[in-house]
Amino acid sequence: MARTREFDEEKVLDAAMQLFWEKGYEATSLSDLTARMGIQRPSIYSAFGDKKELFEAALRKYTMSRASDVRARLQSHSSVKEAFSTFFEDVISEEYVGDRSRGCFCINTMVELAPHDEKFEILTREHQMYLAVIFQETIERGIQSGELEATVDARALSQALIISLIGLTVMMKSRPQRAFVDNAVKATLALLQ
Amino acid sequence: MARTREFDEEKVLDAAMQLFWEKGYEATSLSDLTARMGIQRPSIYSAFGDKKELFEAALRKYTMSRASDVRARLQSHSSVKEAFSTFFEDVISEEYVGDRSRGCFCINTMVELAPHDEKFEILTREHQMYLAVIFQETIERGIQSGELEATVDARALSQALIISLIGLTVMMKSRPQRAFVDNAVKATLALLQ
DNA sequence: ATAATAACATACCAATCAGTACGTTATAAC
DNA sequence: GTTATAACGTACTGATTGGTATGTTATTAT
Repeated sequence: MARTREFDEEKVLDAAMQLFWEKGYEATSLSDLTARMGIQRPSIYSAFGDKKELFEAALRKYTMSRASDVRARLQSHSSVKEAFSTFFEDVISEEYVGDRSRGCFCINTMVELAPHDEKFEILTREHQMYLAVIFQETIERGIQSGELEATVDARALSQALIISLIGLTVMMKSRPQRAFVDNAVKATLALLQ
Repeated sequence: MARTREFDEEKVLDAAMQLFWEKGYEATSLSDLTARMGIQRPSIYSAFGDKKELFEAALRKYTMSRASDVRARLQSHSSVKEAFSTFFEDVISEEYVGDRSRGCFCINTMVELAPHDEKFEILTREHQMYLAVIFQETIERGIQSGELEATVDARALSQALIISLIGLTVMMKSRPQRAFVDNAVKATLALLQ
């Protein structure tokens, strides 16, 4: 017995996600948000709570979509070496298109908020753990198929690759020469031998 | 023929550095700065310029001190493998002391400002390049001494280790289980064989 | 049709932001 | 000692911050 919501919650949350992803938490104002989301200030508060709750909702939306994207990318190659190689190369080339890098929303949050807010410390850690599991399953698939030696430590290797992925993603923000990151990725993926 | 400055520029700049390092650029207010630096607002502006110029001065101070610290750490072991192993383990253990992680001021800046300000894109990139050179020289020392095989690509390897160092430093902000990062470092340093 | 209710837009709030005008004080050159 | 000058503390600026009070409008249940 009341008026119906005029905006699509998923759509405006997606707009908020894009903005927080680009600018971070502190640098994004409520005015920025209302402009980008296309709704008024009280609508944000009634639908999502305060700024930090909105940020959290945006981050959760991001990590879920990101995890399934990573899984899909790694499953799209029968060769595990090729899967990782393509995956890392895509991280590089995607940052060179356009004039500004967005990087990874979760990594940005790890740097900006995790050290000062336990909620985001946990949220970002769990996302990285989840990605590590996806990496590990992929490596184990390579062992099973015989592409990788049975002696490789799938867990430790997946953890090392997650660390490298984070480092690569952050490094891209300074727009290094392509040779630098190409070499680095090639050298790192030698761990798969 | 005028009054002498009452504060030590290096000392108050160091205080500003600590604060920006902890909280980042946006989250640090001028009031925070005057409180921590122990001087009044106009003194900051006359000595360092506006907030962004002060931040830049603080970052430059950090990167210089950091580079010589990294060099010293790597030179303090005759074994190159041991030098890198100790170096990476120290990054881990230093983040577990105290209840909050500071990480690396330059990496924080790469994430917060480099994508939106070319000056910091360049400044942070050049610092990473400089560290990569230090890594490379260390690896070459290991080749010369016979500790590392002459076939290793010192440049590519140093670049891979820089990426891992960045990733490790960022990952520590989410306070992962020690086994995760220990394993990851151990697996990565296998690249030195 | 009417009443109840929630989404809506406007306009506001106190607090804080980065930055500065200004009057006072201390020091160095003479 | 006098004067010129720069550092100092105080107090202010307009703009913007996150958040909300309030009156209006639309929709649903009755």
